[in-house]
Amino acid sequence: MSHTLGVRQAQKQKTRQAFLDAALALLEEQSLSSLGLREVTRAVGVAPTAFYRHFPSTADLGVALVEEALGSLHTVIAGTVSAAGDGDERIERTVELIARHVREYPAHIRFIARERNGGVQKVRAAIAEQLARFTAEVKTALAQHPESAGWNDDDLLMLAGLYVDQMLMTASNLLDASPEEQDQVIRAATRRMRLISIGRRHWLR
Amino acid sequence: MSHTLGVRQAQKQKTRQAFLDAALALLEEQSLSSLGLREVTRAVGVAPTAFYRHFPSTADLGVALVEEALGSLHTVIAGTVSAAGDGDERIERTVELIARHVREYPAHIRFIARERNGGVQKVRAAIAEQLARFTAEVKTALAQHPESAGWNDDDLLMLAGLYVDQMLMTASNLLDASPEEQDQVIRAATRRMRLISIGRRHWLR
DNA sequence: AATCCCGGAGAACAGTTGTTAACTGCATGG
DNA sequence: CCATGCAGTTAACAACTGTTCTCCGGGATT
Repeated sequence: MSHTLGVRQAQKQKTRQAFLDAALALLEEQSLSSLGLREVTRAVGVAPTAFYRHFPSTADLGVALVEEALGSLHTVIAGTVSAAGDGDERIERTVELIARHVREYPAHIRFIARERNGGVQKVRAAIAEQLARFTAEVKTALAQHPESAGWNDDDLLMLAGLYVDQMLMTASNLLDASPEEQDQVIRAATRRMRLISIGRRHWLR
Repeated sequence: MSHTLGVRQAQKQKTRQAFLDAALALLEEQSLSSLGLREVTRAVGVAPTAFYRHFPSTADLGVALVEEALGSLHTVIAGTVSAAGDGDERIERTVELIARHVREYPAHIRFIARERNGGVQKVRAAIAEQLARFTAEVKTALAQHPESAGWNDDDLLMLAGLYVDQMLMTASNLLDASPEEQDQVIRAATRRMRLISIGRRHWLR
């Protein structure tokens, strides 16, 4: 099934990845709408025109980055949310998972948080779509919990969205926090989710 | 107390305001980090060098925009949160206030949401500071409520932050929503805040 | 072995950018 | 009423931008 793709295509994918990496690094201190094509090619060490062999524009580079940053994450979080354990345990595990992910891929998080409301429409749309899929998956995971008995679809979706937004904000806050502040951020995020979880238990009248 | 300031300074403030307005308009479809000095002066209809008479750089223009967008808002929301009425009523009034503000100053909201995680450090810091002050004010307003009896400061601050973030996200969602989607956004936001409010009531063990 | 395909290089294009210096006109304060 | 201060102008600078066209070399295909 998986062809060992030729030297040619392998090299192409390699430089393509180099573009993605270089762009991600440059985007740590600026937004996508100010990222120049030449700037990226310079960082990769390649001629400006080579860029067009891979992306029509920097906006499409951005869309590719969205895939890279969020595409692989789906199963991970959904799995955590649906894992066994009581509420508090699940919350702590989720927050810890977020913290680890931030430590491992800080540039990805920064990029998503920044461009979610950024100036490039195409990228905003791509992020919104991924987060919507994300929310839907969290919703079906939440639906498995016994606490969700009697909940209608709309309310479940609302809760899932609340959780997803909370996760993203926590991740973003961790990025901006100094090492000694991080514990405080984690504790605050945990308390937030705990409060939401309490609200969830008493939602049905 | 209020001097009728001379023709000179009046004209200066007038063009300064023109800079702010033009920049805000341009920032609807791009981020501050890509906003050019010449771009702004062109929009105002003034020579590029005139810019320096008012701001050292576009980043400082951004900081001034933060003041304009968030500076006046303090008393408004705090007043709403501390207003009388039961929980649900207060929530609906708050959401409605947000919706009206978005309708009235959409560009301001867009700017804040975009640059909160944007690529310009100075502006991010300015927004963070304003939102922190904001959160503190909401906290003292929440402290007045009878439901807050027995709450410690940390938890109150946590709740206030949750509310503030929720308000900003709601405002941002309203911006991206088409006219016919807006009611749905408002209802979803209301349910979110209701759930948080329920969690609040059952927070103390 | 001869051919095609295609990722990348090179050069050139018209515009744009931020910043400098030296100027002009006019409201202002003595 | 005159001298000063200062918002805004003009001109010029080197550096940078995205995009086009032409070319090259070597893996892929037959």
